[in-house]
Amino acid sequence: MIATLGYALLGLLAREPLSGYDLAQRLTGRVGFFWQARHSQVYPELVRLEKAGLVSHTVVEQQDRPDKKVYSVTPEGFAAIRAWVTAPMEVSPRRDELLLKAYSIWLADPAEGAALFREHQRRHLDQQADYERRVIRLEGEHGAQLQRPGTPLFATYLTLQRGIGSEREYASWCGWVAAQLERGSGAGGPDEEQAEA
Amino acid sequence: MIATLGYALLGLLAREPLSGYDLAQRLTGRVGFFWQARHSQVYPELVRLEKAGLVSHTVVEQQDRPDKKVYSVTPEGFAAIRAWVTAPMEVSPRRDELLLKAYSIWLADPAEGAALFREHQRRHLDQQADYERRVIRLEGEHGAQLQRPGTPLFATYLTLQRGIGSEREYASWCGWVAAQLERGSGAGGPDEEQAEA
DNA sequence: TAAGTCATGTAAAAAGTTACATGATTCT
DNA sequence: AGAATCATGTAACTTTTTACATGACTTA
Repeated sequence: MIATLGYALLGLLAREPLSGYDLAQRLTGRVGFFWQARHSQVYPELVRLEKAGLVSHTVVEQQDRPDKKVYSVTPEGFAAIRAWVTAPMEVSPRRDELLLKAYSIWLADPAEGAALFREHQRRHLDQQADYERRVIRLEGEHGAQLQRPGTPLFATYLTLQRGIGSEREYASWCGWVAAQLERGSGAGGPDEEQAEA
Repeated sequence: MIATLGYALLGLLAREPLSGYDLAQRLTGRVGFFWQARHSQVYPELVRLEKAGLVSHTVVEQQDRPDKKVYSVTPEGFAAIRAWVTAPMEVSPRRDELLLKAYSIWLADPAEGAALFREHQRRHLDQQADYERRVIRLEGEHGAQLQRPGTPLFATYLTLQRGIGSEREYASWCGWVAAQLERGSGAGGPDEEQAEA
């Protein structure tokens, strides 16, 4: 049985052949928004995938830097990821420590709590802005291609839009929580305008 | 060092004394939205917390059903969770398999992809409706108390609002993705109204 | 010369899931 | 009679994180 991490690697390799090092970089950067892995997880997983015949590698010799193993997806690998992509699945569970803290925020000093949530609001706004810049760049460089479902850029575009949306929502909630803690009262959910009590 | 699961248990026990069984139920239900655990994780963690002096238990004998150990938070436990709640922390990483699938959706048949996202849109709308019902019930049963930061209900209210917001956003994105895949073209992000091409 | 990047691995520990194990009572 | 609930644990396994390990080349 092939684990989710395996499909993450196949998904990256289906776009372009990469080394384990490259894969680990992406899984701690770009696609790290929805799936992460360290190199210590990537290298053994590549061995498993290769044993299963889903990827294969060639050694690329380099003069100025260490040689590397560049992995590609085999026809069987493509079949495997295609089957996985549309297969029914359960909603992924969330593990969000800030929400866990929110659940116990009643125990803390409201001002200190507000500071924590203001800080996280800022971070999510920054992240949102970052995704927005990436979308604008993508739209500038490849315009129409982003609407074509058969291209990798279309898929990248989808995930970036989700990034923007979820960071916006998260930041908005953080701001609302902070406001509640700061004034100690107020009405309405995080999406409504907050009227002074 | 005390793990996040430990604070999850302390957060639940700070509201009311509970058995391991009760804690496991909450961590696969109510608070399962942001943190989950099975009973096999809960029981050993309670032992660790008790050894650390953060919780203590009394055996409650019952006639009609098995005896149980009811745990409560000690003064040291309250100090620990209070310190944790407002302590600076990193943004929790997400592991979302549907987003991972979205990243590789370009490999699949658009119609099959659309079906998957319609299905998940439905699930998130259902979940949103469920949270909304809970908020309405909460507002009905305890009105003004929900605005008082020192009460557990205030904290519950915060997390439910986040539940509503994030499910709404998730459902909206799923619908937008499905629409993109269904018509194979279109413009604008998930929040704009989609004009027919 | 020291720190950072490129590159690939292994080992140990922690966190989490699934399965095993038991037993009384209550509901269908 | 069989399934579900209450109740507590352990064992095995999988997944993920942190640390150990090495070495060449490049940049500050």
